[in-house]
Parts: sequence; structure tokens; C-alpha cells
Amino acid sequence: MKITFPDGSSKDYPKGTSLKDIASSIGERLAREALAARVNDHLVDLSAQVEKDSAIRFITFNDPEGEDIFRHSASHVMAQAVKRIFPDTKLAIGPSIKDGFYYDFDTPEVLTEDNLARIEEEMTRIVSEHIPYVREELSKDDAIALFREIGEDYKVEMIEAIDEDTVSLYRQDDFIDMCRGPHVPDTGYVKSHKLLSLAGAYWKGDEHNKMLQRIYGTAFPRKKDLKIYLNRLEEARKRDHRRLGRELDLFSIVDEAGPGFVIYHPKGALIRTILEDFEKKEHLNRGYQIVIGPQLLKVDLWKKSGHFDNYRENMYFTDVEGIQYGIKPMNCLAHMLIYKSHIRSYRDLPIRYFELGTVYRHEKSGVLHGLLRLRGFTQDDAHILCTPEQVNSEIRGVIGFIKDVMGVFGFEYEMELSTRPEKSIGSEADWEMATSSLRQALDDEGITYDTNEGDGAFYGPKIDVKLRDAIGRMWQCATIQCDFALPERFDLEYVGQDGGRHRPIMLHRVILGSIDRFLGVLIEHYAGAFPTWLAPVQVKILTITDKSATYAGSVAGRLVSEGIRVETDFRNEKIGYKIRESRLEKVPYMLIIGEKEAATGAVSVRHREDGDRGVVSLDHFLDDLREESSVPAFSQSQGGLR
RNA sequence: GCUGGCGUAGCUCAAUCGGUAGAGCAGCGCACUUGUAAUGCGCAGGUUGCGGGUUCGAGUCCCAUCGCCAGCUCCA
Repeated sequence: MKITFPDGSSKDYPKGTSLKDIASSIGERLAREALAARVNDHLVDLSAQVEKDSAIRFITFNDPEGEDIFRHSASHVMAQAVKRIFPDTKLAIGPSIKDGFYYDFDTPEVLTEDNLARIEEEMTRIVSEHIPYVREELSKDDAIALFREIGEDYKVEMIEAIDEDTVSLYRQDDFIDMCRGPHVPDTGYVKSHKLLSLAGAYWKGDEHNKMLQRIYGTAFPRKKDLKIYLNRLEEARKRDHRRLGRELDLFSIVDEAGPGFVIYHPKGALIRTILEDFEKKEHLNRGYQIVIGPQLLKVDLWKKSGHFDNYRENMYFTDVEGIQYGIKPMNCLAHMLIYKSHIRSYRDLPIRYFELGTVYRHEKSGVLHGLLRLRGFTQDDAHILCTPEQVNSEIRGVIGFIKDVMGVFGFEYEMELSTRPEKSIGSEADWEMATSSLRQALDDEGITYDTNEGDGAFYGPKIDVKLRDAIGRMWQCATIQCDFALPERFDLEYVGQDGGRHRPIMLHRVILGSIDRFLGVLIEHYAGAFPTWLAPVQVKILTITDKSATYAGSVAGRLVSEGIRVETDFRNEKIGYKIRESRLEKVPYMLIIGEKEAATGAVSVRHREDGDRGVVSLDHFLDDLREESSVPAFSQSQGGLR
């Protein structure tokens, strides 16, 4: 039979040759690295035999499918280890995930961290036993009978839900798991593994179901890669914004004040202010109008908007002189009222209301997480009211805005389009129009995006933007949502060219999302070393001895008068000690000033990353600093002034 | 909210079987006048998250509660 390879070459083999043998015939290295193979576009085990002319591609760990197969095989090793130690364990699911795998168990014993070490040891034993993964295919009924007999209730439930007539399962010795496969040839492949954490997880991800015990782990073919990965985790831990927030004295979240409420210290508040000033300016440049709504609005209004019915559990309420008020969890209501304060003409549209709106949401206690998940936070929120014809260009404007802003911070991002969910309001025509507007706008902007069918808001479709930080993690910040419901409920109208009354469409959109969350992401993205324009202290002036304090003071005064944020350290300490402190504070520039500098009107510049940059005149230093210390601006406004 | 783990000085962490709560850093004082990542000596710092209980005796054991951490569910 004729076997064709990805490079187009082909070779003859006797019928029934195993993939393993084919790999060996090509090369020792391939035979060693191949985990599985794709035969005529089907993923199969290396032990499988090829019976007819085929196109074959061997899968190694470098292929995404290979990573998947490898981790999945590792999860079987872990499950086998758990069953050896805790024989009464029932297996749920154990897939591979990004960077690792997990397996959910229903175990009579409560698993603890101590058990992880034991399980790891047992895994190492299983690996050293080189147990082959043996594939079997059974009829659905036989499979159900088999798993029922061995008490694997969850597997039975899963097989019952499967549509196909036959199911495959894999055995390693006495360990059996229902599994589509393929797997690596034997357990010996999973040499470098590490169990990472232990947590609860609901069966089928439904909070009404039983909570199972989940073990997370990861595995790599080479020890070196495992080590690199573990180092990366350590690096991420060092970047944790909660830790850096304390170390850099940016903010605190304390029990005395209440969980989920952030207290900004001077440096954190300064960074936020710089971000907010940047945003205000950019919004004004793009034709938005800044508005400000109240923190409390009467409950009746929240009933009208539908929040009272749909969002009450997340809201805080208060009672003043017998009247019920709701503390705003969203900013749209006041914006609506502003729109309604006049009769609007089609000539007025689009109207873009922007508010740095602080909202409070009663989030479940278990979800709070530093700045990334708070109960009180501030959004860079805007509501755009426009005609149906304007929707496309408005969305494009917002996408352009997002592009510009993400570029400033050096984020890459991905966009997703979410379409009509089953539970939703509005006519089919409205949905069709809105969805195609979003899609059209994405296409017009040349953006590639994923579509999440049925993942839109109940009132309209949306575009979500996920940004990728410096170490590859994804964060949801910006979003653009189309809404027909609120204009309807609030009876918003404009007078059209035809003199008739028409309903505007409302776009909800945020660029940074929550400023607080965005700041948290920024802290981790920059590992606390903010670019100069955002750094709370841009230049720190360090004296060698107090003999130079007078000159150093005049340098500080000059910088301050140029709008530079300066701190001085004239203490009677060794220069090395002062530099060390400034480094830990991640101040971009240090100016070191001794008698030499004082004599010549110069400064010795030290950069937080580059180190000593040598001696320059103060004017020269200022010239170099001016651009990078000022807030970025875009050369032309996109929306035009009103 | 759920499952599991953890709360000791401002921070990082010790405290053996239930037997006098300690250290480093930070802070304060004194000395040192210092050239590119930590000068030395001294002082002070605590109702062991909060509340009950067991015990002659609780940081340690039990109960309850609040918070934090990991994840699940939910989300900006």
C-alpha cells in the first residue's frame, strides 16, 4: 500500500504495518517523538495498523493535537494513581486544558495537599511500569453494562448521553476509562509531570450538581520544559497585582472597610487619575460628551429598566425617608434620562454620552479577586444613541478607539462576536440587523474574530475584546453591546427626516472596562514597572552626601516646574542603599547627584533597567525625558468635535 | 454561594506531644559623610482574625463566625 507524507513524498509498506513501524522506518527521532498520527484526517494511536493507501502525518508534542494527547494521557496516569490509592473513587471527566490537564473525582475520602505528593509518587511508579494504553471498541450497551458493573456511574451517565452506537475505551492494566483517544503508546511517555492544585468542581459544571474533587496537573515530554513552565508560574506569582499593589503602596483592600472595596493610596490614585484624564481627553476628541449621573436612583426607575427583576440579587438598596433607592450597578439609567430631557432630532444623532461611572454590585463572596473582581468599581462607560443606519459606523468608531488604546499599552487582543441566545427579547429583524452590523463592522476593520453562537446578551448581540498580557494570559475588558430593549422601555424617540417618531438604537460600550480591573491587568502586564508616562514617580533624585543637597534640591525644583513627578532621597545613606530602594520601587529614572555633578550643573542618570547611563547636563536629560513622560495623544481625532 | 486549604508584629515566616509567642526586613534612636542593588549598634513592636468551649494550662484541640487563597458557578 502507498503511504503519503505531508511533504508530498510517498513510500510503499505491506498492508497492516503499524504506525509505530512506519515512524521507525522514517527515522529514530520521529519514532521517539511521535505521540500519535493523523491518518486520512483521523487521529489514531501509533499501535494502529494501516490497511490501505493513506496520507499520514505524525503528531508530536509540538503540534497542538500532540500537546492535547500527551496531557490527556497524563490525566489517565493520574486517574490510575488515584484509583490505586483510593479504590472507591469514581471517575468523572479528565480532559487536557491549556498548559495541563485535570481530572474530576468523586472520592469518599477528602483529598488534601498531602495526598498530591502520594499521588505523584504513584504516577511516577506507573510511568516506570511503561503500561501500554490499549484501545477497545464496544457497543454502547456493552459499555454501559461494563461501567455499571465496575461502579463508574459518571461514565455510565456520559455514555448514555452519547449519540453513537459504539464507544471506545482505553485500558492500562486494570484501569479502564471511556475515552475517544488517541493516547501515547504507553505510560512511560509521561515522565515529567507535576500536580499543581486541588479544588472543587461541580459535576458537568452545574452548581446544582454534586461537587467533585478536581486535581490540576501538567506534564511535558522533557523535564526542561516542565521546569520552564513552573518558572513561568513563579514569574506570574511575582507579578500578582495584589502583591505588587502592596509592595508599591498603590492600594489596599481591607476587611475593616469591607471585602471587594478598594482603597487607593496616593500612588495608586495618581495612576488612576492619569488613566482617567487620558480617557476623558480621548473621549472628548472623539465626539463623546462627558456626563455624570447620581450614585442612587429610585427603585421605581430600576423596575422600569428591568434591573429590579433581572439584577436585584446583585444590587444594594437603601431607604431614605421611606423611599427606596437602588445604588447603581450600571450607568445607563441616567444617560437615558439625559436623552429624554429634550426632543431629539435625527440631526442630533449619534449622541455619545461618556461617564467614568462608579458602580456597586453585590458579587458572590467567592468570586472577589483583588482589583480584578470588586464590588465597587469604575467603568469608562458610554452609551451611544443612533439611528439604525449609523450603527455600523459607530461600531467601527468604537473598534478603532479600542485599537488605538490597546496599542498605547502594548496589548494584543482578540475579538469575539456573540449572537442571539435562546432566551432573548426583540424581533428577528432587529437581531439580524444588529448582528450583521457588528459582523460588517468587524469585516470592514479587517478583524478576524471567533463567533460564539447564542452567547449574546438577552437584549442584543455583542463584541467582546480579550487582551493578552505580557505573559500570555487573556483578560476580558472592552465590550460593545447592541441594545433595543432599553430604548423601548424608556420610550426613547427621535424625530426623523420624515417628521415621524423613530426609536434609536443604543450601544453600550466600554474601552478599558473597569478602570480598576484594567489597572490590575496593567500592573501584572508591566510587572509593576509602569511606563514613564504612567509611573507615579518618574524621577527619583539621590544624593551621595548631604553636601550636594542644595544643588539636588534645585534639580528637583526644575523638574517639578517642567511637570515631572519627582521624589527626593537626601538621607544620609550609602548610594547603593538608595539605589536599591528606588529599584524596588521601580522608578524609571534615578538622578545621582554628588559633588562632581553639582560642580558642573550635570546629573548622573541611572535607568531602572539599563543601569548607569552616565553623566549628562540637566537640560539634556529633560529633553530626552519630555516625550516619554507625557501622556500619549493621537494625531487626529476620529469622531470630530461637536 | 459551593468544595478544600489558610489566618501569629506593617511585610515574609518560626514556635517539637497542649507548657514563658520568636527571627529577618520595615519603623524609631545613635554613630558613620558614604559614587551606582542592603553600614553598624541599640530600642520598640502582639488580646496569635473575632466569639465561645475543652483543659491546671490553648497560637496549637473542638464549635461557630468573619476574611483570605485555589478552583467551580457567575462576571467588568
